[in-house]
Amino acid sequence: MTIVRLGYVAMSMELKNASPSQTMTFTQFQKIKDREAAIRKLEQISLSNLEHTLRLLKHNVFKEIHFYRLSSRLIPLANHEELPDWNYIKPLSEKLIEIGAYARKHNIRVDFHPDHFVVMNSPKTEVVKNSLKTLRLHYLLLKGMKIDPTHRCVLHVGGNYNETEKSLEQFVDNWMDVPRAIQKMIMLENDDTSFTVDDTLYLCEKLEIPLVFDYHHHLAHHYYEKWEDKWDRIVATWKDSPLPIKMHISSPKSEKEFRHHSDYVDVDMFFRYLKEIKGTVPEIHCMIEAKKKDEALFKLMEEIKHREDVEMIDGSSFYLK
DNA sequence: GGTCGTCAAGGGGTG
DNA sequence: CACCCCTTGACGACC
Repeated sequence: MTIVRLGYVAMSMELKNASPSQTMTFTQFQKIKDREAAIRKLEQISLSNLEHTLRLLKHNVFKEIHFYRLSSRLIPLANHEELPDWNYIKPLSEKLIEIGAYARKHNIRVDFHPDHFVVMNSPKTEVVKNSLKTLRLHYLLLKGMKIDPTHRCVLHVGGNYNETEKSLEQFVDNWMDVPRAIQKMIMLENDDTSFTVDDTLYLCEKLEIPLVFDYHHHLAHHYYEKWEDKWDRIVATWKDSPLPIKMHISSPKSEKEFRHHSDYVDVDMFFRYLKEIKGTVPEIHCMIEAKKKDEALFKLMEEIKHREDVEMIDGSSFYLK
């Protein structure tokens, strides 16, 4: 028997006026003559993003959802090179503590997925430096929430540069210069164009990083690999983690636009996968990456609650019998 | 109140 | 090497 718990990404289709990703571009920032006023505006937006995050967590509790991906755009321009003197954490510290306390109290697993401009295997030192800056932001946010940062931040391997082996070794080289505290925060995910499960496993096993299996990416980019043969090794990358194994689940938009995320998750596709892993792990958390966000989660739960091979636990989790 | 262009980033792909 | 596309949500301008 396996417990399956579902989560969703960043924003809710139900909760109105609650974007955790409001922003200000550098172009807009520069148009404000008074630099101090512009920074205060950034702080206002950030605080609003955090307040919306807290509202989303409360919405999650009401809907019995215990897995949530925080927005990686909580603080606009936090890493901008023109704002090195801005202590963006300080004015937010109270709200961060409140968010962290709420998540802990209600047992909500939170994590991050910075966008694909974080490229840890880039041959360009500037790119790696900026990537580290972004990771540091994520680390400070988690620390500010008083949440253990271990395995809270999922990344792609990075660029392939038409040389898979070389680009994997570049990752290893660059990894050696990453501070230990940041290293421990990272998980790696197989992607849909550059690095297969096999490629990603190579890094995860060598560097002791948990692998987040993305089923949709695998279907889009696997050559002749069968994920089923590697499942035990994927599970093993989580053996020292304080958190249960997690994965990503989404469905192709169409045959033609296979890589794009569909509005909802195809229940048959999901269960073809679950059938294979049943009993291999006591618990698995599945992050739903669908255009319709939490609405996709609710729809999926509606579709599976009548199945004979499941027993419902709450609004977002069930036993797989 | 819809629709379109803009903003940011790095990689990927084309010519 | 030049160029445009990918992706994402927000947001402003426009009718």
